[in-house]
This record gives sequence, C-alpha cells and structure tokens, in this order.
Amino acid sequence: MDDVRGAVKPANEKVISPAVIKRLPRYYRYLGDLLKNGVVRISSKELSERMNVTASQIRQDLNNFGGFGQQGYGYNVEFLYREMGKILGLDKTNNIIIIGAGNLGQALANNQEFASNGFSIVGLFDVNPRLVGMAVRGVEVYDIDMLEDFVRDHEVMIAALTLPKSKAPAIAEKLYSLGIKALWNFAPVDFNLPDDVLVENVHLSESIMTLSYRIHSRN
Amino acid sequence: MDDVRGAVKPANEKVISPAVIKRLPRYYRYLGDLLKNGVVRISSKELSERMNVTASQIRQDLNNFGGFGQQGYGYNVEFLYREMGKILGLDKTNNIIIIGAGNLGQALANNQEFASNGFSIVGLFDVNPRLVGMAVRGVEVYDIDMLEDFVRDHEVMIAALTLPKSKAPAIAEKLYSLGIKALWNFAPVDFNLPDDVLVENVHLSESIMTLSYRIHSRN
DNA sequence: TAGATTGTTAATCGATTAACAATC
DNA sequence: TAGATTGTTAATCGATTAACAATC
Repeated sequence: MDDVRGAVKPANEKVISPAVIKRLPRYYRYLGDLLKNGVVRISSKELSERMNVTASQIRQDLNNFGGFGQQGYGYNVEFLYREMGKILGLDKTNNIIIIGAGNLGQALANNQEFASNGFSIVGLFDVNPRLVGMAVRGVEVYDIDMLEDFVRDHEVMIAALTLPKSKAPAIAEKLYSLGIKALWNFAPVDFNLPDDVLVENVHLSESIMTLSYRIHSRN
Repeated sequence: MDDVRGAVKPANEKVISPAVIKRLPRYYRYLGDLLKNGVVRISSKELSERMNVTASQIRQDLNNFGGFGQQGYGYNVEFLYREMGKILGLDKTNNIIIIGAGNLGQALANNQEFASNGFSIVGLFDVNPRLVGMAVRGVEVYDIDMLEDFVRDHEVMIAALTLPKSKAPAIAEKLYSLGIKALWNFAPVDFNLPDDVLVENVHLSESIMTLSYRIHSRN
C-alpha cells in the first residue's frame, strides 16, 4: 500500500486532516473575490501574501485534492474556484432546516451568503405560536410538531440548532432518529450522538471568551 | 534564560499556545455545569471522560496557568471554575458595542449567556433610521454617526461587527482609530489592521462549508 | 530556450499523549 | 500508611515550512 505506482489515482480514499479542511472555505472565499475582481491567474506566492499564510501551505493543501496548477504559470482562478466548490460539496443541493426561529435563526435564514453558495433554507421550526406561520425571506416558520413529517417529506441535509440550551439535546436526538445527516449547533452544549451524524459546533460564548482572554493577558 | 531555578515563578511571561487558549472556554463551561450540578471535586480522568479529551491534555493545559489540583484528590470544582474565570478575564468589565442592529446584532444583544459571563452590551449602532431609537433588551440602538462620541465617552472593550461585508472594513478602521481593543467580526472578510487591535473572526459561511465538505466526502 | 512556479520530499516545529516520580 | 492523582518530563505524533527537482 502507498506504492508510488498504485498512488496514481485512488484519490478518493485519501484522508484529509482537519486542519486542512478548516482552511478550504477560506481559499474558496479568496478565489471568489479574485474572480469577481477579474483576476485570471494567481501563483501560490501571490495568494499567500494576500491571505497571510505561506505559499508552501497553499500548495500542500491543494495537492491533497489533485494538481490544479501548472508549473511556471500558477493557478487559473476560475478553474480552481470551481474545483474547490466541488470539493466543498457546494455543487450539490444542501437543504437546511432551522430549529428555533428567534433572532439567530432568522439571521441565518436571511443570510444571503449561504444562498449564493448553494445552501437552501427550506423551513424554520419553533414552539412559539406567535412565530409559527410567519415567513422569513419567503420561508415558512412551522410548528415544531411538524418536524417529523417535514423531514420525512423533504430531503434535508443539515439542521441548524438555534434554540435554548435546555431544549437542544432532545431535539438533536430526535433529528438523529429521523436520519438527519448533519447538525449545525449554536446551543452552548455538546451532544453525545453516534458518529454517523456529523456535528459542527458554533459556540459563540467560547469565541468571545478567547477574545476576552487575549485582551486581558496582553503584556 | 529558561533556567530551571529562574523558572520558579515569572508565570506572567509564559506564552500560551493558541490551541490551549481555544480550549479554555470549554473547560470553563464544563466546570460551570458541574458546579451547578453540585459536584464538589473532579479528577482529570473523570473530566476527560465527560469532555472526550485525554486526561493528560487537561493536566497539561491547566498547568500552563498554575497547579490548581491536589495529588490524590483531583480538582476542587468551584475553585477551578473561579480561577478559569479570572484567567479568561470574566471577572473584569467587558463592555461591548454591536455595529449592525439586524437579526444577528439583535441575537447577540439578546444572548443571556454573554450577560451571565460578565459581558455587557452597552450599545448597538445602525444606519437604518427605522432601527435607530429602538431598544433591544433595554439597550439603545444609536445612529452610526454617534459612534465616535459614544466610544470616547464609554469604556468599550469589544466591538462586534454584524454588518454587511461591504461596510465592514471601513468601520473596522474607524474603530481602530478610535482605539478599540478588540473586534469580534461576523462579516465574511478579513481586515488588515495593525496587531495592536485583536480580531476574532466568526465566519459562519466557512463553518457550514466544512460541514458540507464532511457530508459529501463521506466514504 | 530561460524563467517561473508547481508538486512533492525532507526537515523542522509544535502539539498531544504516555509515563512516572512527587505528594497529598 | 496505602491509594489515588497530580505536575511534569520524555516520547510520539501531526502539521507546517523549506527546499528543490520536475516541468510548463
């Protein structure tokens, strides 16, 4: 195994490190900006200067997925942008439901950037009767009791959890039992679910606490 | 330098790695939950099982800041919780302003968790005249033109940027020139500011893209 | 062709885990 | 005291950077 000859292109089986995965969307964003600005080609060196990383890291990262560049030339921006989009799964339909239609849930539903990257909010859910029936950017807020039926009838990829900490674990388990593929969790709690469901946590309190740490530990 | 004898306790000068800093708030959260549940003492082993990390890592991390435990006993939950709070600067006043009073800005202003950890939202700012004058949880929304005066008259530590990408860089520079200590940036853009201002980015699009990657690269 | 820049291997650096003596 | 568990050093593992031959 790992024979140089055999390695010509199994490609798919390659395990990508978490550190690399976390950097991919940032490359994608920079490439999109370059494309919008009419830049046709870019070298790892020039991109590294814009992004404040090393050129070496860029080349290493990209080469996990194949050789997208050309010696003496660099990378074609549009081609690389598209390829990165495919790698990130943005060419696929990514339907999202949002559990909890408060400010945060509505903020996600209103976010234009998700929409323009192939993510589609297909429904919001809440327990609050004053929110149920409302529409956020044309997407309806349903009663949480409709969740089961809705997930059965629609191809939902991701559930965003923007509800109180106290209610999050039970809903997470329910969603797992309904076969949801991934949870995007904004509640300040960790779930204990089997790892056939993917979980991405956005712990805002933890984010601001690291900022507080850095402010107060300044020397 | 780094003489073993000399190392007895300069303590303050110790450089803490980013990896460690990022984990601190999570320790703090688990300790707070334990405290609320009446747990008096905990060993690194037991905590490691709850948190899904190694006991070794917990002991290494904590020992960056001092010896909080006791051999044969473990750690006193309340004591460690308080100490972590101090390390994170949560015992200090952390005044925050929010630039952009849309859904996301309001979500932050409404977040109870920040308040209970010593963060205090002291003002929101927006260009939209329909939002100006409103109050979110008792905090007023000011016209963005009031920003300069406000920052001069109040001790603002952190500015949260929850405004459109297009307007973020200019506001960031303005805040920098007003001497703000730290930016908590939710706009999908990176700033190029001198490093005497701290920046913590929350790039939600990047977060959900890594989730998309993981969903679609599943083998 | 000559110059530029990639793809990739090797070297370095940093972070995590293991191990155990110190000690409560 | 004996048992438990820390604090800390040493070993391992993984990620980043440097270097350069391959090649456009």
